[in-house]
Amino acid sequence: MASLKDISRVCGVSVATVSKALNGYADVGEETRAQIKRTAKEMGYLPNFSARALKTNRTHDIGVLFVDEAMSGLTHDYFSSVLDSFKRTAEQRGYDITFINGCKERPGRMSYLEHSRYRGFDGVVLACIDFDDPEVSELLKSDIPVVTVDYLYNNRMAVISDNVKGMRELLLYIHSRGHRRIAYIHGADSAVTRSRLSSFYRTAEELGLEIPDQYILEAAYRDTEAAQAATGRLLDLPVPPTCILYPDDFAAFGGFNAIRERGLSIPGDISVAGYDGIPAAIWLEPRLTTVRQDTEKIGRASARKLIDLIERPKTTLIEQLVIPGSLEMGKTVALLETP
Amino acid sequence: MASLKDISRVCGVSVATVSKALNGYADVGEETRAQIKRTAKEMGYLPNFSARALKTNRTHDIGVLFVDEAMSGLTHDYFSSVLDSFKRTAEQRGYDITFINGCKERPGRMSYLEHSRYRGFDGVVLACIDFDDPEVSELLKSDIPVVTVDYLYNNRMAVISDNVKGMRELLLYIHSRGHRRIAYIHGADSAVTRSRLSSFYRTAEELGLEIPDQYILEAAYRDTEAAQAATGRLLDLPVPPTCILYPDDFAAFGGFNAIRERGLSIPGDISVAGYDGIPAAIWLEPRLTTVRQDTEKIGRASARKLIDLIERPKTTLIEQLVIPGSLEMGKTVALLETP
DNA sequence: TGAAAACACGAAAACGATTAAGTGGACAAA
DNA sequence: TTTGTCCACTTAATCGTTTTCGTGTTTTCA
Repeated sequence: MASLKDISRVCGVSVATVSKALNGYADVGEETRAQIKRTAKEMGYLPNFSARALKTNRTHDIGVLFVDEAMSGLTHDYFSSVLDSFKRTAEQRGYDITFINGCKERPGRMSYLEHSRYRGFDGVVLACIDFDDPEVSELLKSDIPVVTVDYLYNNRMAVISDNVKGMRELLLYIHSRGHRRIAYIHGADSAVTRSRLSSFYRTAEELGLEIPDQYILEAAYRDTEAAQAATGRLLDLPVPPTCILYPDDFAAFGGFNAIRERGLSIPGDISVAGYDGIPAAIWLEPRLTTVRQDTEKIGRASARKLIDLIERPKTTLIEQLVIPGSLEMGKTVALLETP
Repeated sequence: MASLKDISRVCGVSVATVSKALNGYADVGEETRAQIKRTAKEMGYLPNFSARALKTNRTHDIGVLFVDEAMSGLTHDYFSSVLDSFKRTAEQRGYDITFINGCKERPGRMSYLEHSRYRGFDGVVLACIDFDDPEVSELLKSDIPVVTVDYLYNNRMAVISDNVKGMRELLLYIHSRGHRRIAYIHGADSAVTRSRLSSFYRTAEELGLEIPDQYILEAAYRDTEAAQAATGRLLDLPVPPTCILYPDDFAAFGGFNAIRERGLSIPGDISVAGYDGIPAAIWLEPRLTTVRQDTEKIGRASARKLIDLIERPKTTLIEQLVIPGSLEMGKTVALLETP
């Protein structure tokens, strides 16, 4: 690989001049610069990332940690969709994206923070279920620019899907369709779960809805089996709900199974709603009522904010961006006669 | 950040000794090594990736280019699933993963090869629809270790989903269920499409099946609308097929729509088959018959082979690994009375 | 006892870039 | 003529490692 030195030799100037010519510094003569640029091209010169990073302490590389319960954020529709959008904007602004090593089994591995320091990431973006992981907190407390997705931390930039509004609108809609006995199978404990759950309770209270404890169950996200089992328990109740909310669209499918297994129809006998609005949700028959999260915007906003934070730390406002989703009225919530 | 120099100062030895002590070289005294390791830990020492890479010309970083038609491999179930498995194995073996910048609009951007050289990737993995892209060929022709997914190039390592066997088994199955008029809506032209298509034709010939030209249509991958339209055209034929194959599970859903729009039933009136076996395929009612590709194995094999290639270039066999999928017999292919 | 071998460590040169500070010449203003 | 200001470069230090080649000390063994 041709280096600055090679070019300097050929052009008969010093390395410094070559570097400056290529980087657009002012104190280089016009014809010298032209010649240098020409020979650089001819020799197929490419700067050396490591040398540059070593000297400047900047990598233009962003570390991403997208981890779900199964330690694989990539097959997770919501995460991968956010990541895709994040990647797109970051690349547009000249940043590369490297995964923070998520493999916890490796002997002698580095912690998330160590890895980030080692690689010299200019900033990191975090999206994971388990923000209680001590390694994650360590990273959050560090001096590396961070933006979190769907989690709020002390003095950190956060981009958050509006679960409060989403859940509220969903519940208002269901209530407006005449439902009064509404059950909620929520996901495993996490910031997202907590905000949806509290919004659920608050909205219910506001509406004067009575939510018996048996109507609130837990089933892991994206676990159709667990959702199916939980649904079974709800249906076996002396007074079963008329509508059931699920942790996500995937889990809702488990509900479909349980309901149909009992010979009941959707939404004729039981109404159903999901959360996420993943593309495949259109496959369900009848079309699933759900809340679509704006992954495109969430990813874009995270990238923008993180890069702003990296490039203009002083003037960038640390804030919480709350990105609204949208209610997708499918066909799974029946219109009930008011009782 | 503490550096080797800092440690050397504290321990009263030279940087060279510190480096060697930390890297397990033999010519360091026992107690010296112990002391060095201890103070390194105390000072929170972390090696500097860039310095190391600069000196050794090794990054332990793998570049990935996963690009589909829409330039976003991440939201693509098949790709993201392969990538997830790839990432997992690579991380286990101590490699990081960085995306090769796919944004083609940026002024002054680097080509895939340039970017890979710039970043000093130890190897790259390529999975994309458009292997005809000159930038991709440039990368393929370079001296960087490469493994391609679902594409065969001259003297390069390739890991390939067995589309020939997959399509063959699918067609044999459909034929065994009594179908004789079988249509195939295939995806846009690519290596994958070509191998499925040729396997389709060969198997049909072997079975003595007559495939009229009107039975072969094209619709982009994962494009439900296009598939729906194509299906419409097939159904409007004077002698419509009894079974339709789709580019993938997503497209198959477009088929569902078109068929039901006409008041026909699946598989009562028309049989349907997809390809991929994505998780959400279980949502379709009736359960989709499809070919599940073994993304887990494809990702794992690619990573292993690439790393072998990086670490032992001489002894690693360049080969084509063909990973079989499995036929998922759903309920969408009817058993016909033999005519 | 003396030579050879083993051991523990250090000096120094890279790797390829960036950048502050310095240098010498041309030219203009005083 | 002197002084000063640009201009277009160069010098040289530096980032943090790795690694080759010494070098001085100790041990081994004939």
